[in-house]
Amino acid sequence: MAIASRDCNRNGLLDVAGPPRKTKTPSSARAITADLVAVLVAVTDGEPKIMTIANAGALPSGPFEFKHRSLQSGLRAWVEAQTGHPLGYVEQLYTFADRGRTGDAQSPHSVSISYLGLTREDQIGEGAEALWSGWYDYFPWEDHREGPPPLLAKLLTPRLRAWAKSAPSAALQRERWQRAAITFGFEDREWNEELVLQRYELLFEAALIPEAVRESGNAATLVPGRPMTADHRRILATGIARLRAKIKYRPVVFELMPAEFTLLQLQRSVEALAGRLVHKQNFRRLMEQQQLVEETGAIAADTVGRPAKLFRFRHAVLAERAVAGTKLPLSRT
Amino acid sequence: MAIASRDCNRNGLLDVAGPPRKTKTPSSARAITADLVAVLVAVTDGEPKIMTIANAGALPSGPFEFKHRSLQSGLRAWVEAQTGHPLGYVEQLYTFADRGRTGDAQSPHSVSISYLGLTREDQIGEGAEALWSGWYDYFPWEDHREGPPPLLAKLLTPRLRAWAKSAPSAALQRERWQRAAITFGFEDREWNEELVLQRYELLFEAALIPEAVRESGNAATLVPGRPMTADHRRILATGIARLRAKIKYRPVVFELMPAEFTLLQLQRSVEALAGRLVHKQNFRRLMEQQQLVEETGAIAADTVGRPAKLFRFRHAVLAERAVAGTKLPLSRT
DNA sequence: TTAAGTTATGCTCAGGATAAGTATAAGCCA
DNA sequence: TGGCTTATACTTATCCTGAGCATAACTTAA
Repeated sequence: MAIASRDCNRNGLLDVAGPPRKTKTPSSARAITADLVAVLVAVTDGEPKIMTIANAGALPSGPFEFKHRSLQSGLRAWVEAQTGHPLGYVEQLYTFADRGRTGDAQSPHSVSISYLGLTREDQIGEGAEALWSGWYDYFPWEDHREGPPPLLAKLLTPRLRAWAKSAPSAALQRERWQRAAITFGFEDREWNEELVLQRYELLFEAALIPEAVRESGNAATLVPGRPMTADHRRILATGIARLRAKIKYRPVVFELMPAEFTLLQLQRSVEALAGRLVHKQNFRRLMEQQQLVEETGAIAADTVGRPAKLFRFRHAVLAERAVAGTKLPLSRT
Repeated sequence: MAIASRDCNRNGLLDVAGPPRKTKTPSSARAITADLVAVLVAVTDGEPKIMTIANAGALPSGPFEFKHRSLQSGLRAWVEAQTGHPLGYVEQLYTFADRGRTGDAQSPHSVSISYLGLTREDQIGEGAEALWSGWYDYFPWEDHREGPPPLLAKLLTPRLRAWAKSAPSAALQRERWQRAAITFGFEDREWNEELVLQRYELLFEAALIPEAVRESGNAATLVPGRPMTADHRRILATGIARLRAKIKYRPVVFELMPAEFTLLQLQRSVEALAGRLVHKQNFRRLMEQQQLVEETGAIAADTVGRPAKLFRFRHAVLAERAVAGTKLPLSRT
């Protein structure tokens, strides 16, 4: 059946010759299992939360069912039943299928399809074991809202430097350190909040993460941050990275907000996600000139300081234009 | 979007209570099959090509194998064997698992994991049925390098208008037309080259695409553009959209270029992908000020007009900095 | 009642990025 | 040599962005 050329031919990862999508599981060896993993995000009081299970040690996940029209609609239905709130925005994250990913060598024939979903924190369904956990519990080094967190300089930097030094050759040592410096913003490089996954993977590679060492690790050399089952923390990192990138060119923050909000609340939500502060006046200017929000006419009650106007998301923008950024010097002729 | 109700809860799409990733195929009903689909892109003489099989009617695809360490490395090995060229850049595209996706109702328990890969067109392995096809054969309306293609005004616009008009209510009619206008840039809106997938899906919904009507369609009302098996054209649209977005913030074009090239060749490649022209002088300024390229010292031979300097990609940039764009009014304090 | 603290909101300003165009250089070929 | 083509340098106007100042509108504690 497999006709691909050369030596990798014997097993043919991709079967060029055969007509596609007609392979009806020729051998049962090809039957695998799939499950879904969800990164469900909410922001409450300026803190980003994710839904967790297993005593905050895992993301909600479960076996794949073909009941629904699509994965997306299935996930949506499930979350709505769980939280009682409509799942505003759903987006596929990544499909993980690397061998040995789970640490469970015997059953590698599994695929995880992960999704990112945005909701609001509210009561979670009755008997559920689920709860909302702050996402910075899992990634303490990602919160730069009050400046670089102390553990960066105190713990991460020296340990990453030690890891770099432990490389066999001088060239490799430099390479490792440069990678660390770029992803973590050492040596007065800029902190790039989008590199969540790269940072996690670097720490993993440097064996500073419990998941990387499992049984064998001596906790003393590890880095703070709550671990998760299997590769769930990596999936979470993927989700955070995606969301941090997305809020910059798509109006998705609003999925995390109540119907009415002040501009400061909106700003705090953005800052919570991005893990860093934004310039207040400029943020407000951006919102207004892009016409993303409109005044409700009401005024926030119960506040310190001057009361703020309440705004709502202008859903119309979604219909009016396709929001997207460009960076090529396109010519308009 | 249809919102499924709560009754789906009975079977728990996601199994919150159970510990994750320990589901060892409780019932064989959960065993599914997976396959890979690859969107392999090359640019030759300023034309974007994709690798196809089945007489240009399908993307390379095949059953999933767990032989390799990861999906990615498996794909890479396969492509290198096929083309004789290293696969420069690989990125996961999307996992399709919607029911009824293939039109084959009997075996819906299949998942397709798709990848985007960038190479260069060269000899394809001997016995292979694979060949490179221009991607605008499949999406003629996407090529705006010589202005909006005539078929847009001549065919697409009237048929989409008819489709809009055929909606039951006036509100729906307006909504449909507005969607069409945004995605296709009607009524002096800007053409947004990134909306490849949205445009395809709109045409699909309007039943202007052969894949949407299958057996039942009368070709007269369809729209030009070569169809593909199953949902391969949708996957291709996903790939094109992703690539068009990516070239704007990541230096991936270089994966499609030979080792040495002139700035005009580079520009032509970008234009081929984006489907529109860029401003020559500004493009060149961008390349230089970002230090993405460096002169080789050599000069292009065999040219009309003044000979151009040859450049090469400065691979060092990848190590020096993490290229990424930001659009939030971040405060630097 | 007043001063101090807090948040909201309007406005300015400088520097940089962007889009576009002008001008000149350097090759080819008839 | 003149005309065609492409390469490359420079200029200009405009817009965007980051940053800061100033003032308004409240609350709270002295």
